[in-house]
Amino acid sequence: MVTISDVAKAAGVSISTVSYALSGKRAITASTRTRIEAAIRELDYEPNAGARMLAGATTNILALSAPIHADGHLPTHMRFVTAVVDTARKHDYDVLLLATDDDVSGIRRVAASSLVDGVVAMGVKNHDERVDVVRRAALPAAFIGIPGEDGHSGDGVACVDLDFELAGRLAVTTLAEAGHRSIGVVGHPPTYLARGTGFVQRFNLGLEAEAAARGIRIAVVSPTLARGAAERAFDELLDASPEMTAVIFHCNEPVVESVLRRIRERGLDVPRDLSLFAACASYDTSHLVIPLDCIPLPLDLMCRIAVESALRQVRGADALGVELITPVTENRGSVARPRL
Amino acid sequence: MVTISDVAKAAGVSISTVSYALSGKRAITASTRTRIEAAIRELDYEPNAGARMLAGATTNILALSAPIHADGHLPTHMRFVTAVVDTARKHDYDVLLLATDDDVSGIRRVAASSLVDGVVAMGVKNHDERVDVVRRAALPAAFIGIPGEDGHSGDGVACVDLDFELAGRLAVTTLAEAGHRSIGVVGHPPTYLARGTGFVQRFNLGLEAEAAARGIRIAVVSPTLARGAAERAFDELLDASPEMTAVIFHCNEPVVESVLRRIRERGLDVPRDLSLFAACASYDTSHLVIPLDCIPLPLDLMCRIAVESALRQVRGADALGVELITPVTENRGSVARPRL
DNA sequence: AAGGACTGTCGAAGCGCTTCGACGATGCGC
DNA sequence: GCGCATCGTCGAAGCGCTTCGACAGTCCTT
Repeated sequence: MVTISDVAKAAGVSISTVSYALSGKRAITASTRTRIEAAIRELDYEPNAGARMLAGATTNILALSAPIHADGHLPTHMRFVTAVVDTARKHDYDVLLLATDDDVSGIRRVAASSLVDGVVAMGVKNHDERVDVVRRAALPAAFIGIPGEDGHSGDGVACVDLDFELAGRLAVTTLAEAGHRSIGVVGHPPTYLARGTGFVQRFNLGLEAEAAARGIRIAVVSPTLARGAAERAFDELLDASPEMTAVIFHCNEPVVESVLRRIRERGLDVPRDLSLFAACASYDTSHLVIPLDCIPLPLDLMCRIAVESALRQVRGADALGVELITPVTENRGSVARPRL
Repeated sequence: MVTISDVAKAAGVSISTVSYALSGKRAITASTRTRIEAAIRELDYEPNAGARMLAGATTNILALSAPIHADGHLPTHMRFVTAVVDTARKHDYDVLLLATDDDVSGIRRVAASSLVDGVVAMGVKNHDERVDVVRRAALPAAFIGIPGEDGHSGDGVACVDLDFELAGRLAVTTLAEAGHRSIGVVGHPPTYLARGTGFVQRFNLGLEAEAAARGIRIAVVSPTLARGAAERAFDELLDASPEMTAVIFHCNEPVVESVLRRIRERGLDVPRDLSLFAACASYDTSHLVIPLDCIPLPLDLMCRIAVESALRQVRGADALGVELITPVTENRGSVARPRL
């Protein structure tokens, strides 16, 4: 193992000079710096992580708390994980993945042992135990999603999320302005709500508020993930409201795909017979059998903001508070004026 | 922060006694041990990770090199990651996720800085740069997949994989013994092979050898992931060989699903008109539209073996060599004797 | 009863780094 | 040309832990 003193010897300086050259915390003469850098390259020196953690204040590791749920959508989950890792690496941070069932004890453990500088938490629930843990440990933390019963205070921790309430309004507005007066909604499985994922509530809130304000009829179904459940729910939706001219999807890709197939089977033409809109889509809607107008879930942006918020806290800023991302729509031709 | 000396003070012993009580490397009187354990619980002590790394030899962290490919199957990828994390946790190890493009430099970095004790590598290619890196760094490592051009030597590193060659034989054997004489194969996209993923080659090798030995006709298609490509490839397969009575899937779930739908559209009855067999399935074949007989990919077992091999190497064993898992078949009723 | 082999505990060294205070060298104003 | 900042570098302390050697005390063995 090559250590800082090897570098110091090779460059003919003391180890503290090497350390300062590395950290930039004190001025170093250009010529000295050059010699040190040459020695580092020559010897292929990499600072020892343990020593750095022990002596310095930081570990350059971020924990990612990513609990897996039975009803979760694995590809989306993986995209979040990858985006967090990518952003962290850009800031010279590594990511320790906490993905076993017992997430709370994992955070407690890595925090107590000073293994990580901070934590990014995915899969946030209304009543999220992790909030207490990070607050008690005074651990820099950023939540992807908004904890807290009220859905907007953030429970005193830093969090970032798409503005789902606004997204709900925007989805309705988009269809309303195209002339639709009766809209169906295919939502997430009921287990999501039961688990306390706030974004479903917030989306529904915005949806209903906007619909009420505009006097638009809304009917929501929340199919389970069982085979055929989505198609049946969709049939129900349409058959119960023959005047329905548009459907909003607020669900995962597999559900959307099976409903799209059902739409084809029923011989419906999109958008002439039925307008479709994918709200908060974590997937690419342009590759679907029927490309869909959508509000994309800005997954990369969310992860970037979360990681950077956590790192700002590591640097001492109290970057708390809720950051809401304004939803935008993308056009793929699946929304049009209803016939007649 | 509560340190080992706080615990020592509280228990009325020296810090080395606490350390030995914790590690079990020297005998400690029962009464002393009890007092120390009480103090630890009382103070909620957790050893400092940095200090432990620096003083001890190990970090209790494993790197997981999990490069993401554009054509990869995200859910499968995520299942591997989760399985590795779970197994590692069972051995009191944490997992550092290396998932950015430049995987080789990541391994080099964490190894050089002694951040991790070892590495588990997924997404192994025939000519895998990571082999050189871990060998040069003498880093304990386990590959999930078999590196090396020849497909079975393992290139001098520890690796574990399903015995894909045997799986290929087994798939053919299963269908041959049911009386099929002409079999189609829907394989992975051509980009897999181009990338140098050995398991595709090994599977095909076994497949062809067994077919040749039994005088069975084999036709392979490798559809791209483009929409409709799988269905078209399947049509081609069947139309080019009207005598074909069985199809083997060696591909990801979405491909299987679209072919299964095509099968329904064509009005084929499984298994009366066509027998189906899913080889090395990383997904649950019992939940498909048509449940499929299969050889499951023993993903959890593979990850367990890999993690444990890496940890055995950490403990000093030279647990190198190739571990092949014998494939087994599962029956779901999608294979039967061909008509006539 | 004396010697030897264990047992259980302790003190101290040292892991590789960061950072503080010290200090010679240099440049400035007067 | 003197004192005074400023600059660049150094030595040493200390981060919290593991582990080695030392050493009382205990228990056999002879």
